Amino acid sequence: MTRSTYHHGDLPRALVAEARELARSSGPDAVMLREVARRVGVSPAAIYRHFPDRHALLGEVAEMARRDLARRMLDAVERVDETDPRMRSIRRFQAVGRSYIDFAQEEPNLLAAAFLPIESPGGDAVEDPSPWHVLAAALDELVATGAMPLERRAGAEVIAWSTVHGFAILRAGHAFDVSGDPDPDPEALLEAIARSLAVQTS
Amino acid sequence: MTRSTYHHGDLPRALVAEARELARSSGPDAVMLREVARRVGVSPAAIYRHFPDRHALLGEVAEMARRDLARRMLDAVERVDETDPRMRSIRRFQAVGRSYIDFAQEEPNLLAAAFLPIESPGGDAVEDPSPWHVLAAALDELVATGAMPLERRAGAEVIAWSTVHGFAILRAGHAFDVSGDPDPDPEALLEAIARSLAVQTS
DNA sequence: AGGTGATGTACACGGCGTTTACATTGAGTA
DNA sequence: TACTCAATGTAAACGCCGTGTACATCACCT
Repeated sequence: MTRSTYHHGDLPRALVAEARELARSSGPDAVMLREVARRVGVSPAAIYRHFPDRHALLGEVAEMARRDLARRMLDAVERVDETDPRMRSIRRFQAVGRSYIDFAQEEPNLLAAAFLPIESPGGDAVEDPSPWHVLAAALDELVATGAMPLERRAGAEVIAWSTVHGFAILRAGHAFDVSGDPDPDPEALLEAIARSLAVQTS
Repeated sequence: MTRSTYHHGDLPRALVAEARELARSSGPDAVMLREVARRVGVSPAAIYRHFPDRHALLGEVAEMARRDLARRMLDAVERVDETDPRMRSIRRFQAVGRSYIDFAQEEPNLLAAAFLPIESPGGDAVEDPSPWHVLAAALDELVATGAMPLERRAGAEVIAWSTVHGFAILRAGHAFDVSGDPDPDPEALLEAIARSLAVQTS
């Protein structure tokens, strides 16, 4: 893409968008500054007017990926159609896990980018819709409706997130190929989480 | 390290060892052929007499890391001192999970290397002591002693591995920093796995 | 002793991230 | 309206990297 004006207009956003697309299609390692600059139609050095280095650009991609994931989880939660409060809280909790796994299945590279061991540019500032908080809200709702005992609430995020994330990552990396069943059932995993949190699904 | 003879003697092993050390101390991305060659005291091109490309060398490192992990798990299992068969199977199962988490804590870069999305050089050949099989054996033993119901056996590897691996990866990536508790308790996670598999720990 | 395949080297090529000096421009001010 | 100047983009260079190629060295077998 070429352009007529000397100045781009909104280069930072365009750079992050293009970097995200590269990460999405070919993995985080494929985010090369020269390639990003080429696609945006700008010289490589221009990037340094807006980001200190490649690391920082990747950090923005990671934050955007986390937002994408959180948004998808929120969408799934809100799409749950169930009137009975207790059953509703259970369905919504399951939707959280399912959407996470679905996201990982459809966009494995974005999930990898989202959890790169990279510091966010904003420092300790937690982004608006964070996957962690979506999960926490679903857990709170489970307790509120009595679907999950209060004694299980402490540390429940760690248990649920670990299980779902591990499954998503391992499946994306084809780690389950060593087993007889190369593509295990996500629903069985969600039920296992419910058991470990003593959620009364019946 | 320099050497006196023109030929190295056992270059492939030395290259993999040095690559492993680089991965261990600075992460898989730090495995650079020129740096490996430099440390071994050989020209960069010499590597290509033994490995087709960087990918292949990293694959060897990954396989070695998986062997390290499996060996550590086996060691932990065999160190369990318990005579009662049922209790013994439970302790051994817990030792599997604990050793995995400990390994990830002490050598996060090696764990990352172990599960790089890279094809093993041997193709489909499963390496001798594989983490998966150590886990499977522990699960079989749980069923054999009656500590775990047979109905839970199917897919149990996926559940246990996902949970432990997710926890290990997320903790290594400081993903739990967003929570109040920055370093959650591994034991609580192991208990959660036992509940999800209906293991009677009492 | 001599030849030959295996192993290691020197050098080159293109691509990468990054720096530096310079060019262009839009916005505020005299 | 003309001038300034900070912000934004460019060109060129540096030192890395992975990798290919032609050549050097050597261990081993007859």
